[in-house]
Amino acid sequence: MMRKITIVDVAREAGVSISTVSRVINQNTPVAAETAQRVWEVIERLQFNPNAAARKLASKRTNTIGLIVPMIGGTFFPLMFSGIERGVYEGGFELLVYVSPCHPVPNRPLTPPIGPQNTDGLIVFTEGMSDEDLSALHAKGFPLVLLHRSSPRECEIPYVTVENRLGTEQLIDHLIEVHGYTQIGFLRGPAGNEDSYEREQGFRASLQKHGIEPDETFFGVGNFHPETAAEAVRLILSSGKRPQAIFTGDDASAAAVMKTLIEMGISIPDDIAIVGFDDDFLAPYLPVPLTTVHSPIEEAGYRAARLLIQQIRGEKVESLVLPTHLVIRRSCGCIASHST
Amino acid sequence: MMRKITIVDVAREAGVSISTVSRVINQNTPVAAETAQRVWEVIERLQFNPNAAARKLASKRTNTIGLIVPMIGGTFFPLMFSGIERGVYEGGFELLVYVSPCHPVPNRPLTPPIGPQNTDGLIVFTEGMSDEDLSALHAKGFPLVLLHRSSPRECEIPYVTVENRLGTEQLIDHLIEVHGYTQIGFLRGPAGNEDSYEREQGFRASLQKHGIEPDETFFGVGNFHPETAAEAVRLILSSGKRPQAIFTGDDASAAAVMKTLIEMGISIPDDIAIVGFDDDFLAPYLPVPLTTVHSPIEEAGYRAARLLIQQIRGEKVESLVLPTHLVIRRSCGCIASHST
DNA sequence: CTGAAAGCGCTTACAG
DNA sequence: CTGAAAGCGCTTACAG
Repeated sequence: MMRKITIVDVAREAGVSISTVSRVINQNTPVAAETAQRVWEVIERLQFNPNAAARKLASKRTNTIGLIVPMIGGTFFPLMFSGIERGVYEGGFELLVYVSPCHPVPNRPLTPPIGPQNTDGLIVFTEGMSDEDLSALHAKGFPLVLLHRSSPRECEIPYVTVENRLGTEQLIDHLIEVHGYTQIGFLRGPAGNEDSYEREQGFRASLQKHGIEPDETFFGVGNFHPETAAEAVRLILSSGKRPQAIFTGDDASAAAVMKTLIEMGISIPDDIAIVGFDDDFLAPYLPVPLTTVHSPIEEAGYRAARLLIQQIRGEKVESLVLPTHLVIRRSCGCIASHST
Repeated sequence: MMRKITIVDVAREAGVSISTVSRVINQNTPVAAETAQRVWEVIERLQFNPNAAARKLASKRTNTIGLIVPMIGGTFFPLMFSGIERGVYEGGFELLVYVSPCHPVPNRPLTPPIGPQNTDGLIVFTEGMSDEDLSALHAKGFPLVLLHRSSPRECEIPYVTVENRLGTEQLIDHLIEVHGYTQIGFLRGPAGNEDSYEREQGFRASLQKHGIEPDETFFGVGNFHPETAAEAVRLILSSGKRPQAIFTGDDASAAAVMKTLIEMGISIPDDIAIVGFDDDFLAPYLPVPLTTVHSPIEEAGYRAARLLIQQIRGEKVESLVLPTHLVIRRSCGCIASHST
């Protein structure tokens, strides 16, 4: 690696002080047009890249946003990620990502790899960080935005979520009002998962609105995990009672549930209708195209980044609940003319 | 934000010099056990977090690895990502991610957001960076690892790829030898995509080995993009000739192709067999469980991170081509007893 | 509009 | 084993 070009080299070549070079780069102080011109030329010619660490140290801003996500699979990760990236780079920031392990990892340093020491603020996705850690950071005045999770009770951290409750309610309304189903199964997500809790609220609201008593036999635990969801459905069916429709929790689980039912010789949607949540890109391609709720994943990521940057800039921000909408395909029993 | 605790605070409280505190943290110079003990206690009590920028500036190492990926969807992103993360944090590094835009973005600074100015080395995924940029960085002695892409001709950059050629050859061998197919379709990926090129080589090798002349009518362009793949298959069928089997390029495309064929009333695998590549988590859940080639996505990411860290440490490294293997389910015509 | 100088918070020879 | 001091490459009041 050849010797790095520094601001001193640029200053010397351009015949100005390093202060001036700095001002040209940062464009935060007026500089004579011709001086600036000359400096830019030298920068180009020398291929000068300001040292990021030095800038951060001197300016006391890291210009970096941290993202904490728990180790998840799932197909919506890339979408969420690209939304966040879009917001981060649009604002001129860098992005530091930390995937928090599900299980404790040996030799991991006490300090989490991202925090105030190397970022100006953090986007925390779902269960990526504990309530206590969040509250502690927030108490220090460190900018934070929660994604797909609302604020811990003790404090008020801005968040971006989607309309889980209403979306699910509309979905179940459709099953009841259009198809006349009254026996509807519901698979919960992981314990404590907020998306799942809200979806269940929407589910129950719809039933109640239509005077339908929820049947506890038809509740299962899918954990937003395909295999687990399939197992939960097998368990429900082993009760001897058969629901007319099942809300699987999310789309990936719907895929596994469909497979299991089909293997059991149960026809979808004739014997049992299946619905999901997310409108994953694979939803149209399942054995029976999936009726589901569209969730604005990319948009949510983008908005989270913007909200965080506004906070870093000292602006006041409001939490956001983004709208969702029903996407009708065939797995609910509708005959959609085309199904994308 | 309250005043940050610095190394000076720790030194004062512990009654030592900042040099000693630094040594305790970095554990790179012997320190008396009791001194170290005392310093650690103060660090804990004060919740001291060393400023990352200052460390980087003083040590001239960023302790950060950069990852460049083009804007992609696809389900294997999370897997690849978690493998990379695993390698990066295991080595005690941070990870800076940059998603390079498909289309030019306005207001983007000339300097790419990650490079020698803020990382010790880069993992470059497929088309994330141009050959010229790669060569230029490599010429400067900057550590680089390519992921799912081999080195530009001009230089020798270490890479991690998977056995696309052999994997595809075994897959096609299976179609020919077990099922007796001779009319086999092939969907190409994006122009210039190396994975696709190698898969085509494997495809042609298998045909040749069995004395089968490839039929150009049966080649199409799927671009590893579900809709495009489905369209390509429609085009092939509109020729009037019908292949006995189709290799769709990847699993996501297989999903879309299946959907299209089923809508056309074509039965899988009886009328046309469908096979893919990747062994995506959704492969077992398609309308007909997919026969495909398993690609070690997570492992490849992990290995890329390790290879890069070895380079940064000045060790000699070898490129890696990871093995793939055939996964037989039902879409090829086999009756698998169980299909996960 | 521009420069000289202090300072950001660490690491690391150097000396002891 | 430990400390005093230089220095990493920038930014930013301060002065002119």
